[in-house]
Amino acid sequence: MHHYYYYYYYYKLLFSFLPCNPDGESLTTCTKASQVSGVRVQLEMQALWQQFDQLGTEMIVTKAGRRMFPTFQVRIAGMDPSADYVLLMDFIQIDDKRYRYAFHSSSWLMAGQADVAAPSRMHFHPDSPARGAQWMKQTVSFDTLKLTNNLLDDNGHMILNSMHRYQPRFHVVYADPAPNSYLNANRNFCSFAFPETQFMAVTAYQNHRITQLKIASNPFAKGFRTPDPLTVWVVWNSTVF
Amino acid sequence: MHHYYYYYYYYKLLFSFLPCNPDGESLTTCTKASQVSGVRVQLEMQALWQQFDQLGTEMIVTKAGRRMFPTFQVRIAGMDPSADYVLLMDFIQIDDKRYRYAFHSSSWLMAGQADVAAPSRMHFHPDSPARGAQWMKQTVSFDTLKLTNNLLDDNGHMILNSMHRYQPRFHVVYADPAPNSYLNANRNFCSFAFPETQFMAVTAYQNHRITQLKIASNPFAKGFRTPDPLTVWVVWNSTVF
DNA sequence: TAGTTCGCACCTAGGTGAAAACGT
DNA sequence: ACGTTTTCACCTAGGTGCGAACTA
Repeated sequence: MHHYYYYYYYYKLLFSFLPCNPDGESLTTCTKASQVSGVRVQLEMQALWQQFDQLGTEMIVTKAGRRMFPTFQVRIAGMDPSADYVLLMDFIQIDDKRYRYAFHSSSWLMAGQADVAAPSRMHFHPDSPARGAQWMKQTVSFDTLKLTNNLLDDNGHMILNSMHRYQPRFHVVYADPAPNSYLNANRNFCSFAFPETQFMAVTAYQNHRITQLKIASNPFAKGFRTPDPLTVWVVWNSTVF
Repeated sequence: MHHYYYYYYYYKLLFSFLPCNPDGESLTTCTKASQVSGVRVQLEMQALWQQFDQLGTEMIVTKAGRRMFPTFQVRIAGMDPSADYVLLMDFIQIDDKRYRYAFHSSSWLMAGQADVAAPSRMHFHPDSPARGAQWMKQTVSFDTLKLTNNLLDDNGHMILNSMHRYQPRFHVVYADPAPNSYLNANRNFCSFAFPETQFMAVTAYQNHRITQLKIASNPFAKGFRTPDPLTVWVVWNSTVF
């Protein structure tokens, strides 16, 4: 429990007004504090994200909570090295639709209006708050973030509706030490959304090509990889002799 | 990097003046701030610590860093639930002696004066700073703390001299939000030392009974346990038929 | 039927002491 | 001799998709 949690609901409200801007740039253009106005954010593993995005990324949600893969990771530049920042993520539903997967056409179809929205939460990066110098030193990874479909979750996981589409967002909040700093709250943050990180929440993979790409690229799924032809050839010949 | 790290060397100096008090009570009696004056700390797994202590606890130190076992864990009461605290540990050499183990008599013997003292460090609990309510909610565990004999360690591990005796200490620091709070530094903390957690730093276990107790009680050493007679009997009979 | 849950085999990642190799 | 370092088999702990069972 840190002081900045006081601002939880304040920032949550602020963020809710942001447009779902798909250009990966700062979502707002109003005057910003110098500590955040120059912040630049670059998505890591962008090529992998794009591979998934081309197939239509799916993310598993479970009752106990499931990690995202690919993991949301960013490189940050342009912070004030000596200022304190809080880094966090949230997820916004991209549209008010529910989807279903048509296996015969291997595509997603709209299937009516969205269910009641899941309780919206924010996920603070566990190193928050930390100085700009610390954040910029190396890649910032949200690998501990988990997705759940349990509306009553009390593990602090992100609650999403299965069969709905989401856009992850990333927020950089300057921890202003000034008294009554909440008055500057709308000047003290900047937000980023990378369109290639959009995904469909599912309880089981629908698109087989997504499953195969997960198996091929996630180290924890190595057990499901079929050995490549060269490996098969080597093993075959070495067991024969 | 948090603000309270500014006080690192200030508190390090303060702590260096504390006596090595073996009664597990607060080490100082001078007037304390209300946020720390009522703090009570109870050692977890005390029975296990005492078992080890009776044999003469040994802790492995390695170049890469080794965890302690038993882990230093405490339950805390009497904090101000809404005040912020920083929790940390350090290790003080119990005497200025170097030791060696006499296998024939299964006992430790003094073997001259202590080597040059290893660089003294403090280990902040990674959840610091946090509110009293958060710390008191559940056991506070220092399971990520590691011991090393590498004088040039740059992983933030605790540096100890092998074949020297140490007393772990636990410090509760009130994160005073007042300006110039360092002026109150000596009033804003309290310290605890549990004599049953004293140990000898070693690079390899000397006392075989310590080794056996580690194997019997540390889950990660289960691979070295000899199956107990009942299990042997059951397995024997179930494989025969 | 369409979607969710659960147990499972198979991984990654890393914490153990044993024992051999290495210093001094 | 005595103490340290390194490698290793064997664990714990927990992240994977699979497939059967379950639910409405």
